[in-house]
Amino acid sequence: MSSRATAARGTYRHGDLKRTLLDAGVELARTGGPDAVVLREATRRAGVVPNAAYRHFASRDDLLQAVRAEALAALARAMERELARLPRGTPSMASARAWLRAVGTGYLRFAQAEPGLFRTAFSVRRDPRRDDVPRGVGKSGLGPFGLLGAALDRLVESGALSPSRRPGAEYLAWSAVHGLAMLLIDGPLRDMPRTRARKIGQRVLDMVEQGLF
Amino acid sequence: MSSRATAARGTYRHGDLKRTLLDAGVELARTGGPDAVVLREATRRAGVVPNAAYRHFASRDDLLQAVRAEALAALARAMERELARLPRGTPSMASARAWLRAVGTGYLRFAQAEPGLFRTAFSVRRDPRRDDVPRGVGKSGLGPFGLLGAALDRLVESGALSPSRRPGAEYLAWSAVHGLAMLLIDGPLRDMPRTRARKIGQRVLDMVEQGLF
DNA sequence: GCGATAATGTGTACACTGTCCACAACACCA
DNA sequence: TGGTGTTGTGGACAGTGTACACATTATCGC
Repeated sequence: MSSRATAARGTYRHGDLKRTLLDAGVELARTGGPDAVVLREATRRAGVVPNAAYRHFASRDDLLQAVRAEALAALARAMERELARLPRGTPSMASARAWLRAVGTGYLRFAQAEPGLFRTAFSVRRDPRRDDVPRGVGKSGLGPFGLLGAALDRLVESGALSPSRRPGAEYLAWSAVHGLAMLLIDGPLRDMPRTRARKIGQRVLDMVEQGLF
Repeated sequence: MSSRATAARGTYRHGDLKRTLLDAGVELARTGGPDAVVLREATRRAGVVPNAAYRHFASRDDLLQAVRAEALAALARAMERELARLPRGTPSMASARAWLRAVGTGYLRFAQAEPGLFRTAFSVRRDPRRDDVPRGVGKSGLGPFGLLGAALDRLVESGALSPSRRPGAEYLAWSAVHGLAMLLIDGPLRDMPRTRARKIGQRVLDMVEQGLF
């Protein structure tokens, strides 16, 4: 006897259920944020019974963390995409500054283009123990935070930033950009016109540059 | 016949159920963040049946928004407390700068002292329609954002900030401080030693000062 | 080739949540 | 004093995460 779910699949084995569940989870997160990634709905979309998920994820929270890693990776790729648009010139001070700006711009663009994924990427797990940070990286092998660090290193190498100011600089830059992203997504700046948001984004990046040196 | 809940209360009427539910909700938010404020648990603590909540709040989300307003008010009071520690001197440029720093410091202190309430204060409602911002204000009648605006106005009045740079300045300052708060609460800077966190906080405030002018 | 074994999906069940509906107990006012 | 509106109760339902036993299948030693 075959239920509708199994009939829709045909075979007993799914083939690649883990990947399918993850994709479904990502889709849920994209449209509804972290709270929307619900285990039963993911299995429904995979055409499988709820408990099947437990063969691949220890819990709903485990699934969410996997989705979160995926979201972080998507963010990293968005930042890399912005970096790829840069002219591949010599590592001058100006180009190092442009790197930093591109990193920030990619971050902000992603936050606005994919608010659900962005919020998921930085959602804190309900279960407070085991705070293993999900590692989501882009093509460069670096995560969002790593890309920022690399940009800052470049600034130092190019001579645009004093080495003495380097330690902890990522916290300053990240704070500013992340805070703005929050404002834009569900703070007072939500549904602000795109062009105006872009203006303020540039101003925040100005502030970071000014304040870093 | 009286159930255990009603027996614990004695009277049929509760007296001030709305307030009690709100307080219970705040307590839940304090220890577990926005996801922890669950309607049934609040009614349980109030010694009342779950449905009784619906006489005072339209839905769980409605209760959460009320708690959120309370959290915003607590944040505003924390900022005001920091302001109260300032010497009540003449409105000089230096004192105006100190105001801004105090606003930021109060913000960061609250985030670290009450992470659950802080996260609740800025939780986005699951139901995306009706984004009426809950108004939580302190003794001054201003909310957190209003207090920041007032500090910036003071900077302009004292001559420390050019009026041309005033518009939108709250977004810059708020972004930086809020982003850092997030880092400290559940980002990579979580469980960083208090003194070191304080150091970085001051550096972020430095960045804001530098970057604003 | 074949049978044991481990991996993967199913079925049933339970506790818990938010919320709807009808009803009960009370306060208050004509 | 009695009617009316407010507030709390009881029971029910759908939806969620997850534990347990069971069914089906791939894989590997023989």
